[in-house]
This record gives sequence, C-alpha cells and structure tokens, in this order.
Amino acid sequence: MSRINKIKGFFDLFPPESTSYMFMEDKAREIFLKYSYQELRTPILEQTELFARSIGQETDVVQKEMYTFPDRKGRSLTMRPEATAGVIRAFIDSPASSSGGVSRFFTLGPMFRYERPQKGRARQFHQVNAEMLGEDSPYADAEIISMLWAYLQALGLQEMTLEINSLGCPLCRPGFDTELKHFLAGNDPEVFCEDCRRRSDSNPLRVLDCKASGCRDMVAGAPRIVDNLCQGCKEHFDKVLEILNSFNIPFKLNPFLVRGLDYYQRTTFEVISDDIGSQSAVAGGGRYDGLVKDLGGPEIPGIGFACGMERLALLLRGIREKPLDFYLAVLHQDAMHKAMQLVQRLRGKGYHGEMGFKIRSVKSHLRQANKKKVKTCLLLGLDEMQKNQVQVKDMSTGVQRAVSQDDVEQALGLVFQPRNNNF
RNA sequence: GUGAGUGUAGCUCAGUCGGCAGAGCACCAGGUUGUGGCCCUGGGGGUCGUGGGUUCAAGUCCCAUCACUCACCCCA
Repeated sequence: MSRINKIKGFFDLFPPESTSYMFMEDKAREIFLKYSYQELRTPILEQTELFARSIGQETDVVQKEMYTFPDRKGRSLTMRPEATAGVIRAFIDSPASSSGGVSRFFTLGPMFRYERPQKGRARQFHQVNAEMLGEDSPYADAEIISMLWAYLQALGLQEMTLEINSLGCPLCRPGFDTELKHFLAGNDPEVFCEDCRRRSDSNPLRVLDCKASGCRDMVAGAPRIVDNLCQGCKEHFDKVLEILNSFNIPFKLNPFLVRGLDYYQRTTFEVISDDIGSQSAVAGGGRYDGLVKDLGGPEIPGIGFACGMERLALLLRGIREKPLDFYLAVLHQDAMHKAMQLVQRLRGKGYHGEMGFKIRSVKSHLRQANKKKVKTCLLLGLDEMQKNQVQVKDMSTGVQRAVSQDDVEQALGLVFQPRNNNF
C-alpha cells in the first residue's frame, strides 16, 4: 500500500523534541501560577467572524493565512490563528466579564496559519499565551512583561532582546496617522516598495515596520509615535518603562515596532533572538483596551502576550529526558510473570522502568539496558527464581549483587532515590 | 503568493568522463555454559523520490511531477 504523507507544515513531535515541549509547558504552569494566572482552554475552531473582527480585516493573517472552511451546514469556521480572540470570546461568555475585578488567564496549545513553512515557522505551531483583563494600570503592563521575562529566564534562555514601543490610543493615534501620511506623501513614491506604496495611505503605521531597504532609509527620518503621544499615553508609557527599569528588566525602545494585529494600542513589545533563523520574534504582545468591547462585551481593558514554542525549542539546549531507573531482563519464560509483578511493584514505589518481553541472552539484555542508558539492570532467570532472588546490577559501576525479591526496592534505594520529574 | 537549493541504506552523506550500488554511524549475531560499554569478526538491509525521454548502457544527461529545506513576505 502507498503511504500517506503528513500535511505540509504539520509536524510529529517525537522525543527528544517532545521532551522540550513538556519542559516548556511545565515551566509555563509553574511560573504563571505564581503570578495568579489560571489555565484556560478554548476551542481550536471558532466562527470566522471572531478573527476577522478582532485581528483586523486588512491584516495578512486574516486576508491570506487562515484555515477557513464551511461546516456541514455552511457556516464559516476558522482554525484559530492566534489565542487572544478566543480567550476574549470565552471571557465575554463567562460570569467573570460582568463581575468586575481583574481576570488573569494563560493558555497553551496549537495555532494554525496557512503560510509557507521555513525555519521557525510551521502551519501548525504552538504558543504559550497570557492575558490580563480588567486593568489598565501601567503596573499591569509591567507585571505581564516581567512574567514573560521570568518565564524565559526559567527556561534558561540568554541573549534575548526585549523591544518595546507605544502605539498610542484612539485619542492620539488618528492625529499621528495624519501626520505620518503627510510625511510619507512628501517622499518620492519611487523609494517605497510596492506594498508600502499601497500602505502609505491605508495603514501608514505598517510602513514603519517595513524591512525593504528603501523604506527603511526613508522611515529613519519619519515622525515617531512616541513623540506624538497624548498626555495619558505618554504618562502610561513612561511609567511602564520606569517600572521595568526598577526591576532590572533590560529593554530597547523601538519606535518602529508595529505589531501585525490591528487590535493593539498603547504598550506593544516583542522579544527577539538572533539565533533562530530569519523568524526572529520569539514572543510578542501588547495592550488591547478596545478589543473586549469590539467583540460585543463590556468596556474592559486588556493586555497579553504570545510566545512561540517552536522558536523557543530552537533555543533550548540540553533538555534531555532523565534515564530510566531500571530495566528488568527476563532470562527464562518461567520468570516472566514474576518479572511483571516486580516491575509493577517498583513503579508503584515511584521508580521508572521497563522490562524486556523477549527471552534473550544476558549479553543481549545488557546491551539493551546499556543502550537505553538505564541506571540499573535487574536480571531474573531460573537460578534467581529458585532462590527467590533478583540480580541487581548498577550500570555505571558494574557492581552486581543478588537480593531477595522482597527487597528489590530497598536495593534500588541504596543506589539512588526515585525521581520526581521528567528532566 | 514569489525565488533558490536538495532528494542514493534507519541516520549523515560519497558516487569522477554515462560502464557491477558505496562508506561512516546505527541495528542484529558471534568472539564467554548467564554479564553491557572499548575492541575484533561476520550479517541483514536499496523502487538511487516518482513518471517519461536520450543511449548498447542512466544514480549520473534531458523533460515533467511530487516531497522536503531555506529565503522573501508575514509573524510567534
């Protein structure tokens, strides 16, 4: 029979890579729970309009990157291309949205975008997300950024840059857009790339983020949002930076940092690494104070970030599964049942291990055990069965001794303690 | 959506001017009557991505096609 290919841009995660993902997920839960963020799991499939309305009709994500299709009754559904919209929708549906106070959520899981795969970019990819709803204080911005930073530190990642900017709010942004349009219109259209010629009128802010060399040179002299913020936005931004400074979180102001999702306003940020190919953004986020209302909820402010696990995985080093505690080698069919009983008992005591189901030579079993890098090899054959014993061999020292079958866990305990996590 | 590159053993790859399909690693067995790693000997493994063409002869040249990779774009 012919084989069936997996879908382009979709990947199977085998060990040791899957171990890195367990590690990233465990650390996310460990850190985020300390900050009082609770795990929220939302559906992968949502009504298409949810994303069209929140992310923005004009964005690349909505225009050409979504997995959108009709269900059996003809309703348009979309596989989530990002997490925030679904979290907000769920939040609006929940009692939390009308009971006041601050809600903190994190989510883990797959996202889907129809793009050409390359290093650090897949069609199904995984994100760690966090969102805080109901608080517009600059301290909220600082909290969530510092939590992201703490998470990256906890993963042991170095050499990353936090870039930050403010996009203004509905009070100051329109004025700035107008000023920016005037500036762009004053330049020779020839210096723009094709995209920016179009954008310079429809979405001038995006031109600031263009990587084309012509646009870049031209933009260097453009007016900056940070110089044109209204009083409220300026105070907010200054306060965020002040708090980050006081907590020794290093950041770089990037006046050209513009996120690709339309719902951001005020604080936006990205974490960049030079070490993961051309897709350099490891994490990104920002404030979205108008979004809950735009999605039919009350006027509640919010801020959040997304962190790309595929990109983190490229940076993780030395995450390896711990070796198994034991491997039990069965040397005769008559010892098989007893062997399984022993193995089950050891697992009940917290030891991790397996048994070989094939009757093979001691040499062959030990080669297996050695290859699996287990700490100890237990041998059970006819001799041991007659004496009610098991041979316990420490694989690092080669020391071996016979112990009573009743005392195996005690014997293992003399060599090492049962482990309590997977890394 | 655009561009470039790569497809040969489980993995990494070599294969000259078109002339018998190769290496290293991995795997299995033996070197010890029931003892791993190092070493030695032997062994199993191939639709040379697929289809067509040129030729006495194609892994090698030509065409098509599929897959993968990287980059643009965009983003995490």
